[in-house]
Amino acid sequence: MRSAKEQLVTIRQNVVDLLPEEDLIRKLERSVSTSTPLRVKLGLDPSRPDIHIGHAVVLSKLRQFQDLGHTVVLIIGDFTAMIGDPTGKSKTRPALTLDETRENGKTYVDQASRVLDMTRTEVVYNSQWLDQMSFKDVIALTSKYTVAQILERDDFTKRYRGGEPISVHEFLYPLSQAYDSVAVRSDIELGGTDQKFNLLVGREIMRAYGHEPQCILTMPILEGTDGVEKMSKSLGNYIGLTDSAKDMFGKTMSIPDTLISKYLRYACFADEAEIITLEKGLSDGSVHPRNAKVDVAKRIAARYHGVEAGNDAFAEFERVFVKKSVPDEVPDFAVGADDPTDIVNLLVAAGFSTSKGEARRLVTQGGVSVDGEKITDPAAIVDLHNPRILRAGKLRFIRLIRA
RNA sequence: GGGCAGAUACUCAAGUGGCCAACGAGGGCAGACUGUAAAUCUGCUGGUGUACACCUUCGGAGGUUCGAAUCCUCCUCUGCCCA
Repeated sequence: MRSAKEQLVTIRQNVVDLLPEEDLIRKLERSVSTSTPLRVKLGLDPSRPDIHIGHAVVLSKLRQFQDLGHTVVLIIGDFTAMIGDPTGKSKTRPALTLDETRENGKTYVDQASRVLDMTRTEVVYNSQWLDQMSFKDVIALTSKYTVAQILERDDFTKRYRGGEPISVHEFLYPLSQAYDSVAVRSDIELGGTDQKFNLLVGREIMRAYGHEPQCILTMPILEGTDGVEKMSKSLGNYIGLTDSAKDMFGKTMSIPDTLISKYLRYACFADEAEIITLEKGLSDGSVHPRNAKVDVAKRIAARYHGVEAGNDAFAEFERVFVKKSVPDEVPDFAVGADDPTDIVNLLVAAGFSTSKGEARRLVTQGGVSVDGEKITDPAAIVDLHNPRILRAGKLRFIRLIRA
């Protein structure tokens, strides 16, 4: 095992907050001298079924801890997800059932395993202890924290001032998350910067329960492919861990230039020297932003699908968007023998439009082509004696065949 | 418990009896320009019909009216003030 000082160098990489650092050094030294791995906690709320490379920023940091010999405690917040973390939200989240959150939780573990070393990972569900608590236990927990302390949290204050509703149960979220730390006896808890408050509550509560308080470590929140909002499934600006290499590549290519070095740093965990070289190249014009982006896109695809898949994704991208030809693989779509073959109905049937009006608009505005030939007449009939490639917009392709 | 204000399409937000499928902004989609970038410009953005048209929609349920998102009644939800 490497010395505490050496470990700290790795641990600090790409980190925003590491508090309190002296405590962590102490924990690391103890860990080295007793050969006991630290327990590194991450809680994931399975409120949505997919995780993306924004989550992977934190997961990658966990992986570094594992590579240093420590143990990751992955808490699937099947219970807390029912409350819904109010962090950063302006509205109360809709409640999910325990069944729904459990269902999502299963896929989380699978997805997290794409980054983590599962032999050094403990997976636990927080319903294991939270669902067992009596009302008496809950009151005991809530008595350890004050309303003023809770209201310190920025988004609560904002909502309160803005006259927006805050339900009492939302106050319980930080406390339940903190109690998780007690339950798993964590040495350090990780999270995005938006989790700083919740992580700190964990320290207080652990102390109140007579435990040594955890250290906290926060990672930056990665912006989504739109370059503005944080990456999230619901905003549609995410690169999913289960996305194909092709999608990862393509989505990365659509990020704004300003995000290139950020993605190299946080999505690829590249070396500092390399990042500096890239930033210098971009600012003095010796590196074309597009080439830099291609490189980052390849690396992201390769990180999850292997180098070969990354190169294939690049080749495919060149073919479709630079040479404007048809993708390698186009899904087939069978058109029934008696189904109408006018362009509008085909678009709706293929799922490219949700209504005929929308399909008509797509055609009229020149967004539709068949076998590369643009169609602008909404009444056009497509001859399906041979398979035809239907394209809508830049990205959507389908091969029409007669059933 | 009492008083006041509010609920409009994905979001914000106009509209206070017919001119409203509902101003505007954001978002989204498409096109031009490009590097599937950004910025910019253009068009579209409830459903069905090629169009005049019709159907469903303005928290919910009733009612008044030739006609309601707009008026009345009750209900649900939210915020503020007082207790």
